[in-house]
Amino acid sequence: MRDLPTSLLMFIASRYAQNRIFEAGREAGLTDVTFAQSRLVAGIDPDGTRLSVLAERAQIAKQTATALVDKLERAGYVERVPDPADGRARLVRLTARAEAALPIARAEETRIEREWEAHLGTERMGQLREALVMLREITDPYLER
Amino acid sequence: MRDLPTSLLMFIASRYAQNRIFEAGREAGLTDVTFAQSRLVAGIDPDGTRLSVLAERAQIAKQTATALVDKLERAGYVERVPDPADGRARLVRLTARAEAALPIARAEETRIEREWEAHLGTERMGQLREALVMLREITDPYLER
DNA sequence: CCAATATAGTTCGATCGTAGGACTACTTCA
DNA sequence: TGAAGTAGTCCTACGATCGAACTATATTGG
Repeated sequence: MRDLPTSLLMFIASRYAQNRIFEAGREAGLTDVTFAQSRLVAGIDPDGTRLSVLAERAQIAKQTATALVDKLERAGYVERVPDPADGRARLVRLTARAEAALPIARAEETRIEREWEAHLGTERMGQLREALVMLREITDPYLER
Repeated sequence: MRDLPTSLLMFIASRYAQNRIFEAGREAGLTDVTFAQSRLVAGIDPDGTRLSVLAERAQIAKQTATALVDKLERAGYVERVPDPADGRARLVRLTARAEAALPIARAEETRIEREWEAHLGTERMGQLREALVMLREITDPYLER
């Protein structure tokens, strides 16, 4: 077995988790939400978030975010409301339907973390998280989140 | 700052590395290779690899792999040769042009690893790698690689 | 040996994700 | 108030993705 780059090892594990979460959603009936869409949804704050902020958080262009929100809106997961603070802007907000779906993803996330901790042991899992949090300081372009 | 899921922390760091490597390639003149294509290329063995194996390694459908190889072939990075062991199959092989480009990616990879180690310290970097390698045991569907 | 079945790869067609450029509406600031 | 900046959208184009159907070759049971 070759010595894989650290970043590739991270990619393997994170893709695994993404697939699991995605699959859990689908089994719960969320057949019409794609991965890119769910990544955008993950960036929506409780009180709604501007489209340009969502684009920034997901690291995609505004036009892409517009397209994704269009589809999410048509499927009934988000709505666009005027931003009272700025007439040009609109806030993207989760609908009740989306709020109902979120716990599914969170539960699967928790399940995965527990499995990982069981495999690594509490100490190693803690070290893993510590290192990843530190790494974020030099790899995340949007730390303000 | 919220407590992000471990898998998301991994995603952030691995995406950063991917972007860096991709950018390094582009600065070195590899303007015509996309990210999906390079992920496919990464799965090619020195003696050539069957398309279906590449698809499996990259976790994409055969049709997708066909399309990617088509583009890579047109750009002169890979070639298809008959598989002497099976008349139905063909081996996808790197061309000299691709072989010449590989060191660029590897060098950037090495640079990133060094930066991470400098930020985390040798011990924590070692712990990070150890945990990730262990995690691979339960998250990588293609460990035989 | 051959017919049935399986496998490797391709083609077709559809959909999603992505972004550059140009545009409209609104805001900010000198 | 007018010029410059910003939020979001529309148009257009292309890459990635895959289900379904197809061709060519291989394998296998009788």
